[in-house]
Order: sequence, then structure tokens, then C-alpha cells
Amino acid sequence: MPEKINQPAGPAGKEERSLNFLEEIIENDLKSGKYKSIVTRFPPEPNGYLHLGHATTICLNFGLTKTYPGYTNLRFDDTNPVTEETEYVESIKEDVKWLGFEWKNERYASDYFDQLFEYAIKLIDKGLAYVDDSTSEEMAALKGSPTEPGRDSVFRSRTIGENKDLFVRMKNGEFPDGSRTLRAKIDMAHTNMLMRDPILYRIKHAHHHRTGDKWCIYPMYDFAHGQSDSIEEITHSICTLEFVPHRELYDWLIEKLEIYPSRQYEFARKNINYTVMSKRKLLQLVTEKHVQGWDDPRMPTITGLRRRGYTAESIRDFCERAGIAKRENIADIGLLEFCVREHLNKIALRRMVVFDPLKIVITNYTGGGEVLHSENNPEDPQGGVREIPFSNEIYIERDDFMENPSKKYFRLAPGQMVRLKSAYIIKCEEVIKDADGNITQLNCTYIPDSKSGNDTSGINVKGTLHWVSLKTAISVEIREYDRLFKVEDPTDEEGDFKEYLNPDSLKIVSTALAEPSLAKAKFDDRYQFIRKGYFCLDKDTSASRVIFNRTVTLKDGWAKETKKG
RNA sequence: UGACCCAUGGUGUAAUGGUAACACAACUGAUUUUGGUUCAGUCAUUUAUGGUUCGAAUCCAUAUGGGUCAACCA
Repeated sequence: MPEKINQPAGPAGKEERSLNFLEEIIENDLKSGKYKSIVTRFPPEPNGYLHLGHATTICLNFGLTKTYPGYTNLRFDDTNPVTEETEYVESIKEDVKWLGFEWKNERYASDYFDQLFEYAIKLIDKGLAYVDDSTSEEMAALKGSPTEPGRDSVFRSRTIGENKDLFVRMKNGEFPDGSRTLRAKIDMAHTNMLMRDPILYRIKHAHHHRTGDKWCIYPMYDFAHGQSDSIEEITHSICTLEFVPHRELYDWLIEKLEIYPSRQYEFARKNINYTVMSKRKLLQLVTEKHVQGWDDPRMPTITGLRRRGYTAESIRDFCERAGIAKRENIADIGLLEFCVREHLNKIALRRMVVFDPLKIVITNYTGGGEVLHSENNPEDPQGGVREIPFSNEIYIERDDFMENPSKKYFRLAPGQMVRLKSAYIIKCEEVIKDADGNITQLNCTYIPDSKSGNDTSGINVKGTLHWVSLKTAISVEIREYDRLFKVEDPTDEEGDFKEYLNPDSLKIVSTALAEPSLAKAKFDDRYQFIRKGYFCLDKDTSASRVIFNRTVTLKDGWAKETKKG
């Protein structure tokens, strides 16, 4: 019978959660005594930046060894020197750390090149591998197809001695790229194409980011990954569904090499709607400048999400809630947004920023102004308060006024009253327009005894608006991000996926005015601009320009209401 | 005209032969100095057909639908 594991669900208490299929396998392995502890690994290829799909894998592999005894290695699968770079190694390490995980050992498949070479010799000695001089075209022609068996290469019958001599000479650099390969001798008629004498080694006279020019032959994925797992005594080697057919070869090689029997398990990768998640496509967006870089806040990369203001906690929470299974799926980006809102609601400092300012003069407010106080976070009683200056000239949001309001509109309108957040109730007395009929200013009166926290006016108003005082407001730039694509699954549409990019995925607001406390905004702080959304300082901020990224909007019930018409 | 994998509300996951559930989304309402938050509630699910069984989402068969496999990529 499956058992429930107790997962601490915050300080409040424990929550019961059912097991996913991998946890179930592991519990059974632990219970049966097959293993006393487990070893997993996260095996990225250093040829791109990590994205949300990797986050699922990272949370899974590292999460498993948090729940169960054991540890997780970080292993770079660097067997193709042509596409791999140190830049990517560094970014991957930074992203994993930022997500909140620690690896036990930092390893590289290239650490094992000597061992792998010995394994290849062993296979040759057992008559289970041969050197093939066929070109890739010839090899493809002999490979058959999923529905037709392949045929043996003429080189398949070489002697062990001949194979060994040739393989050593391949290693010694005697042959040009592409001229020969080492192949496993399995079965050219196998129903699994991967078992039709798969290539184990190919010749590439290329500089490797770690081994330099030591090697000119490099192992293929199938002859490196499983063997690396085995060398590290990985107990549960977890990968995505497209590797299911590789498992047969994975097991065959372990058996023939007589090495530690790591086991491969596959789960369905997490796709997310309104974005793309393949390294190739993300790279295209970067190189063709559809976005500004790997860390563009619209990118589903870890670095992009970080710059956008997503917290590691919210991403981990998303992975946990989305769960894992074996069926193809497309998760709703709305769930990620829910997770980040939930976290940010607890930690974000409340501030007031007017994006599209409309001037208000409070005609009966005399004197130079005063300093009011407002809570930093209503969700956090210990969060304290900040000072906000108030005066007779302020700005409100242009959409917070409507000359001819509908019945359900409870913001400012001629003759109507609203509260200014943490300040007074005001009433709109007069609308001032320019020659073209555009509203340029509102003249209002305020209710002196309605001061926030001290309201003896007895007046109840439905709407509360954010505002900034004219003289003390600071100018800031706001970058509002929206989904990168306008369709749920851009790869499933006709034509090129880039035709479905959302042209409005970035909107820059340069007219915004912020309360003065934001002049001291910090990179690590998260902000909620009241009634607007969650924001964080962008790295492009300079002494002359303060820039905020919108992480996510607030849930907007009014927008829904207005859409209903 | 092959092999392998998969199929549960709109979405993502549970239920491991014994009352189909949780979260998100959506929708009502209450509270609210953020049309936010919070709270209460509503809606909605086993691809199909057979079989085994007292009893099937679960086991078996067939069908259907989706996915993967013919890089010297991983």
C-alpha cells in the first residue's frame, strides 16, 4: 500500500500529500532494502540557459533527496564541444543556486573521458563494438526506417584486433572528422531504431571547454550519460519521456560493460502555455533580437524570471503544485502567476505610483501640506509604516476618473466622493478641459475630518484611489510585460512559431510618477504598487532613470466586470 | 503500414479492486481605506465498446485519439 509522506506546509502545520510515481518507486526501493539511500543528478548540457522546464527537473531531482536520504549531483553533459561553452556552465550553476538547491558534487561527463575510452575498448574486446568507415549518408541508408529493418554495414565483420587498432588510431587523431565511427554491434533489424548498431564515438577535432585539445573523439549521449550515471552510482536517473526508447540501450550497455546498474525513469516534461520552452527556439528569439537577451523579463528562462521579479519560492511552489506524471501536458501560466502573487502578497512593500497622471487641485486645502503615514504591508503587522507627503496638488490615475460613469463605477466622477488611500476623502467639484476637450485638471474639495485613521466624518465611500503629491513625486519608468505569445501553443500553429509573438509583450510607461520613498528602492525588495501590480527594480536603473519591471498584475475584478459590458 | 509510451472536470494532478478528490481557472455572495487580500459557496471529470468480478478510473481485450523513434545533438 502506498503511504502518505508528511510535508511541512509552512509553520502552521503539516499537510498530507499523495506520492507521485517516482516517490512511490523510491519508497518501495527503500522499503525493500534495495537501497539505503538514493543518488540523483541534474544533467544539463552547457549549451543554453536554464528555463522553467529545467526548474521542474531541478525541483524533482533535488527535491527527492531532500525528502529521502541521499544526495544530488550537478553533472554537465558536455560531450559535444562544438556547442558547449563555459559561459553556460556558470549561468547554470548560478540559476540552480538561486532556485535554492545545493549539489553534493559538481561533475562533468568530460571528467570520465578516460574511463569511457576504456569502456569502449572493453566492448571491442567482447566483440560488441566495431569501427565503421561508412559516411553518414551510407549509414542512414543502411539504417532502415521505423517500419523496415536495417542492413549490416560491410565493416561490421572486422576482427577485434582490427577494430582496436583503428579505434586507437581514431583517438590518436589519424583520421579526419566524419571518416569513421565506433558503433555498438547489436542488431540492425531491431524494432527499436536506437538498437540498430548505435554510434558510440565520433571524430571531432574540436576544442573542448574543459579537456582542451586532449581528445579528438567524443562519446555520443548514449555512451556517456548512462555510463556517467553508473560511475557516480546514481540510483535513480530521471529524464523526460523522449528518452524512453533509449532505456533499452542504457540497460544493454550497463549489462555488457558489467558496471553499476543505475536505472532510468522517465516523466513528462512540463510545457507551459503562451510561451516556448525549447533551447533552440529560445536561442532563436535571442539571436534574432525578438527579445533583448536570455535574461529578458519576458523569457521563460530562470534568469529572465528572476529579472522579472519572480521569487525562487514561487517557482518551487509552482513546480510542486503542477506535479509530475507520465502524460503529455501543457500547464497554465496562470498557475505560475497565482504562485508568485501569493508569495509577493506576503512580502511586497506597498507603494503608490500613478502611471498616467491626472492633476487634482484641492481648493479648500490650505497650508503647505503635511506628512501622512501608510502601512508598508497590510498582510504584515510588523511591517511598519512609511511617510508620504500630501498637499493641495496631487495626481491620480486618469482611469480613476470618469465623466459619465456607469452605475457600477465607484471611483471619481463629477459630484462623487472617493478616499485617497491613507489620506482624505475628496469630492470632485469641477472638470477642467483644454480647447480640444481633453480633461486637464480636476478641482476637488476635501473633507477635513476624514483623515485616514482619524475619520470622524461618518462618510462612507466605496472607492479608494492611489495618488502622489505633485511637488514631491519622482519620475520613474515602468516596463509592463505581458505574455510572450498571443496563442497558447505557438509550436502547434501553422507556419513559424515567431509569427505568433505578442506584439504587446512589452509596454514602456515613461510618464509614471512615484511617491518619494521609491527614490530609495532596493534591488532585493519587492513592491506592490497599490492597485497596479507587483514590481521590482530593473538592472537598467541608473542615477538618472529609475526603472521598474512589472512582475505580474494584481487580479483585476473590475477589468472582468467591464469586459462583461 | 512497425515498435514503444500515454489517455480522469477548462487546466494540472490524486484516488494503487470498495463513496471519483485536491489545486488553479470560472461563477455567486460577504468582508475590505488596494475592484487586491481574506472568507463562504457554486459549476464541472473517468475516450469508447466488450470482458473478468459481489464490486472496475484501476485488471484483460479490441478500437479510437495523442505522443515518440530513421543527428556522427542531448
